[in-house]
Amino acid sequence: MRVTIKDVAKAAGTSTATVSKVINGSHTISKATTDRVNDIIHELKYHPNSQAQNFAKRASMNIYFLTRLDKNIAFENPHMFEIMSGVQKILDKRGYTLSVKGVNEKEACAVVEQAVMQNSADAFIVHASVISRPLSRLLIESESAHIVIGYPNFESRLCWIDTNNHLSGEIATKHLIDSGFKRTAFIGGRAGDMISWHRIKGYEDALKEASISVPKTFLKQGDSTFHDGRRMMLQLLKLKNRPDSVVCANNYIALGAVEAIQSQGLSIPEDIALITFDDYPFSKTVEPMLTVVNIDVFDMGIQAGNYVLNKIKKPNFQVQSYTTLPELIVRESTRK
Amino acid sequence: MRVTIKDVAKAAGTSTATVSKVINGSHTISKATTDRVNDIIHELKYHPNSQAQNFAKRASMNIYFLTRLDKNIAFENPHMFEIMSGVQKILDKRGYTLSVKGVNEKEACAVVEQAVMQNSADAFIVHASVISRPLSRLLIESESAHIVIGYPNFESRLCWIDTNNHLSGEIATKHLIDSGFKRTAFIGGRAGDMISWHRIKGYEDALKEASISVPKTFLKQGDSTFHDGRRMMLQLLKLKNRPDSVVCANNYIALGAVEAIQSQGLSIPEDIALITFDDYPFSKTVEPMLTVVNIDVFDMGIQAGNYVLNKIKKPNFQVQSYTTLPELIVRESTRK
DNA sequence: CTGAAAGCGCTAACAT
DNA sequence: ATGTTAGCGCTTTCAG
Repeated sequence: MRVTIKDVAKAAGTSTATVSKVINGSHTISKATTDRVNDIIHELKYHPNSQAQNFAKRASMNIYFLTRLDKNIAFENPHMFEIMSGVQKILDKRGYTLSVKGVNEKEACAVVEQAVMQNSADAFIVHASVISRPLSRLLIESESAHIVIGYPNFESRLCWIDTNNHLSGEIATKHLIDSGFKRTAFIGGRAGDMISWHRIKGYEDALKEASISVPKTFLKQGDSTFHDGRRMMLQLLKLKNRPDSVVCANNYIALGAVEAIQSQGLSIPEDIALITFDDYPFSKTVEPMLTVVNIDVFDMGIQAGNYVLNKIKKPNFQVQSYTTLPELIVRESTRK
Repeated sequence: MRVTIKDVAKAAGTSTATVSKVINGSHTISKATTDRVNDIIHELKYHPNSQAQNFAKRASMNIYFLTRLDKNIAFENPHMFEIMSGVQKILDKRGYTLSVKGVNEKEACAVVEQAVMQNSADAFIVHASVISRPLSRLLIESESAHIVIGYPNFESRLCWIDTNNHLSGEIATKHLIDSGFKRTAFIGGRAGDMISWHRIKGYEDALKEASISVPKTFLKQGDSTFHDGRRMMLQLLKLKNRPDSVVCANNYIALGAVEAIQSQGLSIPEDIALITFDDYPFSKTVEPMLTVVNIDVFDMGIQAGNYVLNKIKKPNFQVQSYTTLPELIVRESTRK
């Protein structure tokens, strides 16, 4: 076997207890022995076995990240992985390991239950797509440190973090207004699309606040696809008194809208300005480059990680919700 | 504390050794006691503490996934996460945990070294972006089960898995040829882009094999951007004897090319057919929908996971390289 | 300030 | 077929 704490103790002429204390930075050990032990540790290239450490301490230094991990998810939901990356970054900094578990709602419960019983995880980061009432109960009753990524769609005492799409909608619209546009339209997703819905509400509130009123026909809703985005944009362009700017609820719609505008020989932003959400790499490859209201999801992951680590140390530290602020990235598509 | 093996032993009137054997499915225990013990286990809701199990067995049931995890990576490299998802799926099936480590080349070495010393990982899955000679040496000398995702750009005895871009290029080109196109062009990335380079070679070989020769001007190379894709496509269209079909080395270029073709009032595939690689969701949102030569990266992850698990069991099972086959997804853009 | 010793929960010879 | 017992490598009282 590798060099163990015993070897170090023997070589240093101390007990293993002393070595252990040195490793863990106890203040009850004299500088002299501390130095001696540390020298030996270096000399012997001793690395404490963290498995044994954790076992003895009844800790795991391990945090579970529960999410759906089905085929194509990386393409459909890169945000989730971006958050994961942010989380990993700060966990790593503090010596924690991130274990990724691909689960559905039901499996999530089983995994958490198991992990709680054998404390193989010090905390849980749960993507909203796998949260459920039973899991909520489990997390709360076991008093597990946790954070849900995304607002759970039911009442609970869970701690969660989410983006503020309403605010994003407001910021996008306000930017257009501030840039001097007076007739702003919105192309959104279908009724069930909550993200789009919140952005629409933000759009409406921003208009209201600026005392701007636009025709009801300026609000379009359809599928979140290139095709439907184009279709809806074309409808807007056919209006007798067409908009001078448009907010697109997402990238797919925006791409279609751009195409529609250019197909009519109009140009962005001269004839019509366009803004959308989320800074996908594609946003930068489109011509003109799109102004965007972005959420820094990596940073959101960092926040989630920090929260959960904090919670492990001080379990009574109680916060229920976080919200990450959107940021406006101005590019050509709204530059008058 | 939770219910332990001792509680079960006591309740069942056996020794802990017997319980342990039952848990691990030993065949030396009578059906009678096996049943009795299992009943007690259920009754007491006993869950073996896997930390203790692993510690005693000197195993970890843990596999590290080493990769860069910098900001924006989920948007820039969704493939990596798709592979990770595939890996996770099969590891989970076999009771292994996937621990994700965001590292650079140097950190990767440190992490592996540490993990080897305290066997906190039974295997390593290493993304090519963090592989290095020192890490290669480490992996080989410590005889660690491992697989590298992507072909390492240096000679080694590492085991790796990669896609075959040469073959992809051939398949794409052959599809065009088989569809009756005779004048196929290629728009690729710059010289340093190895992925593009292999695809170009595949294109050339497919033409050669079909005894088709095209003008040298049919091969364009530039930046992998919408902008440059469009620029190069426009050049192709200006040729006195323009191509009837084009292979685009990647999605960014393809998007620009589509735009260029349509801006000239030409249509796809009637005037010019177009094929590209990798089935991003965006590929389906473009009009017309793009025919694509795809790599099933999720499946690639599954293969990588299977290999590595296999390797853990039989360390002498020696395979050095895997290659995942591309698949052709025919859509409108090449349908004559 | 340091050390002895009793675990942490489970496994794995080795006996019986 | 089952039990005894000695660890796995480290931490943590509790004495000294």
